[in-house]
Amino acid sequence: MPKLGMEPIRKAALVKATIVEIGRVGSLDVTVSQIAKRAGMSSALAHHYFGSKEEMFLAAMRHILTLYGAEVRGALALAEGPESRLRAVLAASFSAANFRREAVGAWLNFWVLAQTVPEAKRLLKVYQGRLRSNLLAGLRPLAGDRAEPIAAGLGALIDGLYLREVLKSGPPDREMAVATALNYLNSKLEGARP
Amino acid sequence: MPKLGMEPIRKAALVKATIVEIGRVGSLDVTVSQIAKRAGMSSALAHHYFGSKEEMFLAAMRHILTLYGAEVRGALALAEGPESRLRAVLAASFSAANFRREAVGAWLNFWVLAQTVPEAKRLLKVYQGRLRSNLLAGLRPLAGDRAEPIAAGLGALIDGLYLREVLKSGPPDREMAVATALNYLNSKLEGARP
DNA sequence: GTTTTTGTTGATTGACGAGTCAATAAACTT
DNA sequence: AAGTTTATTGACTCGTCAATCAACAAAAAC
Repeated sequence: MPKLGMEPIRKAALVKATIVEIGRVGSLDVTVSQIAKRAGMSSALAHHYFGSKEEMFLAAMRHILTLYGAEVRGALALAEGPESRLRAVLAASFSAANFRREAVGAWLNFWVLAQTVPEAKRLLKVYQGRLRSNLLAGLRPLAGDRAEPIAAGLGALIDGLYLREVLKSGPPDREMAVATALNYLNSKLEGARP
Repeated sequence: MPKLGMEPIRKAALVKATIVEIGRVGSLDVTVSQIAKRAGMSSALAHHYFGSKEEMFLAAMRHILTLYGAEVRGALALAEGPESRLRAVLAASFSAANFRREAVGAWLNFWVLAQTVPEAKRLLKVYQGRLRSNLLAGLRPLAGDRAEPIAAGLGALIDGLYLREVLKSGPPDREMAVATALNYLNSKLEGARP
C-alpha cells in the first residue's frame, strides 16, 4: 500500500488541515489527532513527519506567510507607478484568500503563539517588515519624509481591520476593509500634493 | 482563622491574578492553580468562588472593560468641545494603565476567547460599541456625514496599534501610538475644514 | 532474495489539569 | 450550647492529549 514520496504530500495536507482546524475551533487548542484526522491519517504519522505539534503550527504559519508573500508579489508585478503599487498591496492584503474567516482566525491565533514561541514571533516580524517595506516603496515617491509614519499607521490599520473581522458575524466585507485603508491613504496623500 | 466577608476580596484578587498570569504566560493556557497561587489561595477556593475557569476569564474581561470605561469617562468629563473629547478618548485608550504589556497581552487573548465563548464576544462588542459612539460624538460636529467611516477607521487603527504592541520588544511606546492616532485624525479633519 | 529504507498505525505511556468532595475551623444565629 | 453559614484546603477522580513504541507492509537497493 505505501507509495513512496509521500512526505511532501502528507506535510502539505497537515499544514492545510492545521489552518482549517485552528480556524474552525477558533483557538490553538486543537489536538494533533483532530488535525491528523482531517488530513486523513493517524496522529502518529503527523508526529512522524513534524516531530511536534509546535512544528506543525510553525509550518502552518510559514505557509500562510508564503501565500501572502506570493500574492503580494504577483499583484505588485502588474502594477506600475507608486500609487498603483500601494493599491496592489492593499488588494492582496484583503484578497479573498487571505481575508476569509478561517485564515483570519488562524492569523489571530498565530499572534498569540508569537507571545510564547520565539520562532513564531520572528515570522510575524518578517511579515511586518515586508509589509512595511512594500508600503514604503510606494509611499516615498508620494510623501517623501512623511512616508515612514504613514506606513506605520497603515500597517497598524490593516492589522486592526483583520482583528475586527474576527468579531464580525456574517460574511467578510473586503470592500469595506479596502475602502477604509484607501481612504486613510488618500487623506494622507492629499496633504502632500499640490 | 476564616474571617467573614472574604468573597469580594478573594474574587478581586483572583481577577487581578488572572490578568497578570495571562499576560505573563502569553496565552489562555494558564492553570487555575497558577492563578490561585498568585492570588494566595488554593485552586479549590478559586473554583468555590467562580465555579469554572471560564467564569474567571469572563470576570477578568469585565474588569478590564470596567477600568477602561471609567478611564474614558473620567477623561471625557474634563474635556470641552469635540476636539478635546476626541483627544481624551485617545489618551484613555493608550493610558499607562491600559497600554502596559500585561494588559495588552490579556486583551489579545480575550480576543481569542471571543471566538469560542459567546459572552466574551458580547463583551468585546460592548467595548467596540462604546468606543465607536464616543468617537462619533466627537466627530460628528467636526466631520458631519463623514464621521461614520472615520470612526470605523480610527477604531480599527487603535486595535491595530494594540496588536502591534504585543510583538514589540522593549517598553511600550504610548507617545508613538497616540501620535499615530492623532495624525490619522488630523489628516481626516483637515479635509473637512475651510 | 535478503537487507534497508520509507510509510503507516494501534496501543501505550506519562503527565497534567479542571472540577469535586470530605473534612476542618472559625464566626454568626438562636 | 447547639446549629448554621462561610471560609478553606488536601486529596482524589476522571478525562485528555502529546509523544513514543512496537509491529507490519511495501518498495528500493544490493
